[in-house]
Amino acid sequence: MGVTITENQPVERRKKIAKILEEKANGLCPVHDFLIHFANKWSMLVVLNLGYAGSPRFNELKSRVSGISQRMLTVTLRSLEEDGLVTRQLYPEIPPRVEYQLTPLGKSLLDVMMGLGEWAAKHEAEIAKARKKFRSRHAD
Amino acid sequence: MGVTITENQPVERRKKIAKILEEKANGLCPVHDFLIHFANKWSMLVVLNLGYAGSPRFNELKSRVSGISQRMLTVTLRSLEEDGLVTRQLYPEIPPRVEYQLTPLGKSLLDVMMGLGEWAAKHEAEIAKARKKFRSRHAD
DNA sequence: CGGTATCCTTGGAGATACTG
DNA sequence: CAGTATCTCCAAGGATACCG
Repeated sequence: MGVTITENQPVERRKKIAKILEEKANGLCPVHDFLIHFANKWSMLVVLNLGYAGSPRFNELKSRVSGISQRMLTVTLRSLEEDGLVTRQLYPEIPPRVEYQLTPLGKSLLDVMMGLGEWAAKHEAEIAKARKKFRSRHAD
Repeated sequence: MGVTITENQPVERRKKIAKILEEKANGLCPVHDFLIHFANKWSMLVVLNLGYAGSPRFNELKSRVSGISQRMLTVTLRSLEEDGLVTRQLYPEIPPRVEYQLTPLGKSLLDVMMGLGEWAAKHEAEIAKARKKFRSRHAD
């Protein structure tokens, strides 16, 4: 009882981080492997918009994800599909209809993405302020 | 009372996502703005390792972040410093000693990063399996 | 030790045109 | 409608050499 819970928190945290950063057989840690496929401009935005829209069609999604090109939406969706995060449902009508949807795995990712998104929304102004300050201090 | 809590969850979720994806004055939503500075190969790994190591020196950090080059560690640290997530403490000794540390803002980001990291660690195998399956189905 | 300064390569991503 | 197919470009990032 000589150690309080608050003093234990950093220890627990370090253990968790250690597990996340532990190298696997391929020489990469889980995060690194994740980033290789996910550190890009559009994946997170597409996941969030799929979470919002439910089962949107291709062009529905395209108009929702502001600024994305047709090509990059295709590429991003294929990548998400490959990772098992998204399903692609084709209805062979004329003209064809295609609906995209998050898998259960994709929805679980959506939850942590929302955590990141909420952090970004909450601290946006603070970061902008820090940047401005940094630049004024390093301006020559 | 006609609507259960579980039926309300998607509604609440949509509200949250809507807020995250809401466009600001600069024409970007918080997530998009965040990604512009953060969707890269190293930032997340550096934040996690700073969370693990506490106040590491430059080369300490370099040896911890497996695979990073000296240049990219410098670039990444400067970017994190600019965003107010990391402090750089120089001790003017000979040879010089420099310690990096997460700011309170950086620590709050660490928490959500850990959420993402734990997700990645937990579902790594499932994703690898999905990829393999996808490739075998699309092999011609 | 903790960086800069260059040079160079690669692939992420945009623009445009075409198609089942 | 929902994509391919190309072409192109630029910047992220790696390699190497030098420096206070």
